[in-house]
Amino acid sequence: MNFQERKKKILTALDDAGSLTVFELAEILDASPATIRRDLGDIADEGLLLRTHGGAMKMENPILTGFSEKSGVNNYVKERIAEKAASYVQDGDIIFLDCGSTVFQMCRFLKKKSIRVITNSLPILAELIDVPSIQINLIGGELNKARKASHGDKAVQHIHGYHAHKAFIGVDGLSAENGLTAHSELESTITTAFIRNAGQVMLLCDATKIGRDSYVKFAELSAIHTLITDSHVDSAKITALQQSGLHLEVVG
Amino acid sequence: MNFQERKKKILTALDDAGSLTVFELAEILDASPATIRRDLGDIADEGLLLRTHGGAMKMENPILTGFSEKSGVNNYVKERIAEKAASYVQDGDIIFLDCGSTVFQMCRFLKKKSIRVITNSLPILAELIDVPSIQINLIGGELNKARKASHGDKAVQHIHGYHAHKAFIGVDGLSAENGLTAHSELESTITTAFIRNAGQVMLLCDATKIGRDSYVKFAELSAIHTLITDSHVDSAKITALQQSGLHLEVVG
DNA sequence: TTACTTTTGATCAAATTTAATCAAAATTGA
DNA sequence: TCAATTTTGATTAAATTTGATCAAAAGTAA
Repeated sequence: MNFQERKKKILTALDDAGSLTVFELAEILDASPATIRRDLGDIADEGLLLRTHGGAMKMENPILTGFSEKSGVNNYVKERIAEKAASYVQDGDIIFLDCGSTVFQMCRFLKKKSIRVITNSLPILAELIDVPSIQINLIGGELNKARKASHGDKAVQHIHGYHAHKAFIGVDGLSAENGLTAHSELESTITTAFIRNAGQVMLLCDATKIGRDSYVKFAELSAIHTLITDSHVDSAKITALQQSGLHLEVVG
Repeated sequence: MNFQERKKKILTALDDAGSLTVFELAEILDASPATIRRDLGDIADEGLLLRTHGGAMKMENPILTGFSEKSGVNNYVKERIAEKAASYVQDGDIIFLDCGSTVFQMCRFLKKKSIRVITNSLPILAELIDVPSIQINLIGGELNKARKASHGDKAVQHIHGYHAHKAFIGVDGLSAENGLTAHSELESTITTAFIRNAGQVMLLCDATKIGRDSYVKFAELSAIHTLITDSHVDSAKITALQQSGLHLEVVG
């Protein structure tokens, strides 16, 4: 096994366990402690983990990681939500795809469809560019390097130039009282534009975000046609949401 | 079996297995390890896989991490042209970057500058996205998967929304008689838009394209301020170009 | 603090992998 | 067809990686 493979396994193992000792890693990777130490030193230099005495801890906010490899706690749930969302997509559809991590998970389930995708997400772009049956319309604008997506006025204008059958969006918070909320203005303007120009709006949202409010309030619950979430939601919250006439789809 | 076939099989095999050793690949392709190593080196240069000691791993996000740039005959020349072109860029500049391979080579020489880049080229985007001192404005539009760039009406409209200090463009053909020519309408409309909205237009063009005419005639020579080319051009052609008042910069 | 244990980083030899070279084979173009 | 070019595979020397050893550094407990 070479360094690249070990690096990948070390990061995955750390992501699951939080922290591991050199000897635990040596066992997992079937390598000597000397090798593990060398590896941990190199990976720590890249800023992808925290070196501790005797081992390593995972970095909570790695500077630069795409969505693609994140294998965290909510991943299984996000996948199921994404799979359900993708089942709403039919051949011939024109769809908007937002730049959140749950929406990104839809990619694997979209690869066999013949559709046109309009997106501002670079990871989605990267994931779908090699699929012959999918045409991509890239939303231009200022590049947000952290989110790996474009945003700003030009991006909003671009979206207003199109109409899609369906929009698949994410939010940072959702509640019966405050509707849809986002961390930042820039995100919310993009999402608002998607909502305005789509025939049907599907919101992908794991349970942790339901009942939580974020900073910018940008749309009413009524803007959403279908909310796809997981079964970890309080029944009280579900009732509250359903009373506002929302179509709910619960997976997992 | 030739290189192209092997390349395809290597990438497919890697995509399935994640990572493979040189010897495993040699067995799969029925070729010698020496050949496999040469192939892996070439493919890794294109940015389509990750070379490891003893083998190779698949690249997770080919577009966002690397780039398949024709690493061919003219590469040294293209680099020198690109380096000269980059020397025209100053801190604070806003520049348009076209999607040709010579323009792409400018990236390495731009990384230390503080500038704003407006481009429709995904490889350029990928190359510059991690440079903190460079802000990127991505030109949206229909994605041309082969050229890895956006184009079309929306892209042209986007460009018209900006003015840049300098535009760095490529062409398929250039002659005193026919001016600038391109292979396709789609490319030419983008380049035309760059020319219209830039204070200064720099054309990067190796000797092989000078005196050659392509299909679409889209701009006069007078649209160009500086032509950067290499020393393999006929002196006759040089004279013809200079007589039309073009500022010539010859490298190599 | 001191004594004790653990972890680390450096060094080194063994094993593996690579790049360079060159002749044979295949391909190309006239 | 033949000659020229390119590609391939074998052979090497050079470079890289690995695991073991051991002194120094860091942590722990009294």
